[in-house]
Amino acid sequence: MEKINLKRLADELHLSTSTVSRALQDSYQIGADTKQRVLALAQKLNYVPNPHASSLGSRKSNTIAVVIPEVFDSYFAQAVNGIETVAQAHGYHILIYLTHESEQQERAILRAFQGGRVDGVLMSVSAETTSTEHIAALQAQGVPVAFFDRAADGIETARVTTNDLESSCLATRHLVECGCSHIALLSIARQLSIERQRIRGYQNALAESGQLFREDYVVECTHDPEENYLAIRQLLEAHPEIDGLLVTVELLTVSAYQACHDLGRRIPADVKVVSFSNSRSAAILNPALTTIRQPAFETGKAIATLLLKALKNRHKNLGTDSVVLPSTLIVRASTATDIK
Amino acid sequence: MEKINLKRLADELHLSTSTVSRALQDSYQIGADTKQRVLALAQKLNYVPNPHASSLGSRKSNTIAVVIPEVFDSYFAQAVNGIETVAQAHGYHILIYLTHESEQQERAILRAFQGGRVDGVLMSVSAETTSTEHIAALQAQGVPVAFFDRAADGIETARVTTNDLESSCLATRHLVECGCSHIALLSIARQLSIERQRIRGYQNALAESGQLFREDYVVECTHDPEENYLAIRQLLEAHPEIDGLLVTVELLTVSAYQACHDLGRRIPADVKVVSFSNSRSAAILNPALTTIRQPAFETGKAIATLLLKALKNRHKNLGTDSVVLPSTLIVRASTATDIK
DNA sequence: TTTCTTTACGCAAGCGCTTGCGTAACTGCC
DNA sequence: GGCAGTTACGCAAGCGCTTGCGTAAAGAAA
Repeated sequence: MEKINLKRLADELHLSTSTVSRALQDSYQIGADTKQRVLALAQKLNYVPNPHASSLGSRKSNTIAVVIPEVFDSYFAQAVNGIETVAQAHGYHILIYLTHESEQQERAILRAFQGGRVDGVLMSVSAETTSTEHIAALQAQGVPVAFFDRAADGIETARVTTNDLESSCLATRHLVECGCSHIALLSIARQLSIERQRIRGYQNALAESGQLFREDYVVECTHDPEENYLAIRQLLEAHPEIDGLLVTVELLTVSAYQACHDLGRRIPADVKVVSFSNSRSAAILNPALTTIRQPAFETGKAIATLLLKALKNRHKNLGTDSVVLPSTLIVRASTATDIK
Repeated sequence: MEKINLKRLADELHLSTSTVSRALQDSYQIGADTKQRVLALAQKLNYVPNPHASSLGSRKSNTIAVVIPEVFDSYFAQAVNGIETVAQAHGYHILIYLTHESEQQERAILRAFQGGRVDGVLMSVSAETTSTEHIAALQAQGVPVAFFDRAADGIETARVTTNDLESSCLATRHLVECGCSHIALLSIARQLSIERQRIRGYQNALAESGQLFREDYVVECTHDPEENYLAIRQLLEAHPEIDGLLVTVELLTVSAYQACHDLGRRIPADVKVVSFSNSRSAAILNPALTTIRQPAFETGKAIATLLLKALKNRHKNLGTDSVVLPSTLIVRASTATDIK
């Protein structure tokens, strides 16, 4: 079974390759009946074009890169799902890269895109990332980069995020309303813009209710569950007065629950917990977890749509729109006040 | 900033493009000092090769495709993580595709690979998939396809799976030992080889303990949580005698828990539950869930290693090795017998 | 009939890199 | 000093597709 290519089709039909190529692209320059013949033969011979050749010729890869920190988190899983949905609908392919929260890896990954591998990049910056020149460099090469969820501050481009500040504020207020007077916050990577927003929301709500913000109530975690468990445990041991926990990252939920459990701090009787989380199992946790659910799937769809729209109109720069999709607070047992 | 390419480098160094190309590939045909000069200039000019051109010329894309049903499931998320780890280490890129359990989409996706987009494919077949000619067709084109987790029966190729039969048997036996005498099984897509294995393991364990297999104790679920909830609820309502549940798919856990809860069937007092699951939150569910944890990350690493090794030795066909990694039963409160 | 469009297609030059082969220059050998 | 054997590099033909431009044929306008 020899590989069949454009030339083969052209020969068989006594046409030139350019005509066949245009016919397959449904070009206006080709007659309707010719198109039919080409299509028919292509189908019959099961012709599949070589994407590298087309990419090289057209300098368009029909491929986008998705660069994310991790894929464990159900947020990113759902976001990727959203991205894939629109990409597939538009005939785009998705290259996926994990930075594992490492700035160095992020740089290496983005650098490779300068060769033209992808038409555009969708990313959520790593927790470590502090500088942004690698992103700017890519933009300078004409490769559009858009952010979702975790955006880099210095970069002007489209982004879709959620209302982190308000959500966090809302969540904290909820804890206050549930009677918490000593609320701690569990974070990762405080330099992350979204984390800063969440912390600010937390601060605002505290201020609002006359509680004061304590730096030692903010714990910066890592990505190692063991370490996090210990850090949270230390926090709770050092501060027996803590009666509320705002968990800004889904990843930390398990560690937080376990630390509370192991220390005999009952949820919600002793400590009430709210967590940013997109996990479906929040509802069946022990106790069911009050969450801030982010529109992960929609975020993925939105950012992909933005990028692909920009890619359609050759260099209609994807602008600098900042879409904000709302998160929702879902109250469950972990913040219940009618303690049984 | 004009694009810099091989020719540019060559001109600048007064070399031919072939020499520069070979120098960058660290070919034995090029002198050490020349290599140095080339490397130095490449670095200085921030040269990034055009991957489409190399792929076209060398008919190697350094890219593999990962085709999976979903990404919601933490199993697949972790498996992708494993794949990515070894791919990145070998300089390979990963294209990701979701079939959403649709055979038709799976066919369309695989078909596109016939053009040479990828050097190899790692897949877990969709739940719908019954025929396999689309996979065979790809193999016929010389594109290696390897399976992980969900393999297609008719295809001869490398695969890495887990010991589904034994695990399932073990889990069922565990339920029996915990006193269950009416154990139901929740499945999806019974034609899936792994599901068949799991059902057989269940049957074996039942037979072993003298319990009889009842077809009406096997519920085939879908991917819609609502539907599944209802189906499970119906099962439990129709069969109040059911005192054990073997959940073969992580996705169904939440629905199962909710159905039990809403019907007032206490876990583990009334119904004991074991689930195939890789979710970290299993430990903090209400009650903590006894799980069969699959080596997802390792599976991803293993299958990727197998494929990449085959890709190195140009057409040293990746053989038909069938690696089986063991799953482990983790007993937790959902099968506890000392009911409080 | 002549001229101007329009329509439908072919020519050929790439796109940027790879690679088989050819060949100078240099080495070591008898 | 002649010869085979390296070593280091260049030539040029692709890889398979895209696309700007040119043009014959056919129809419309004058």
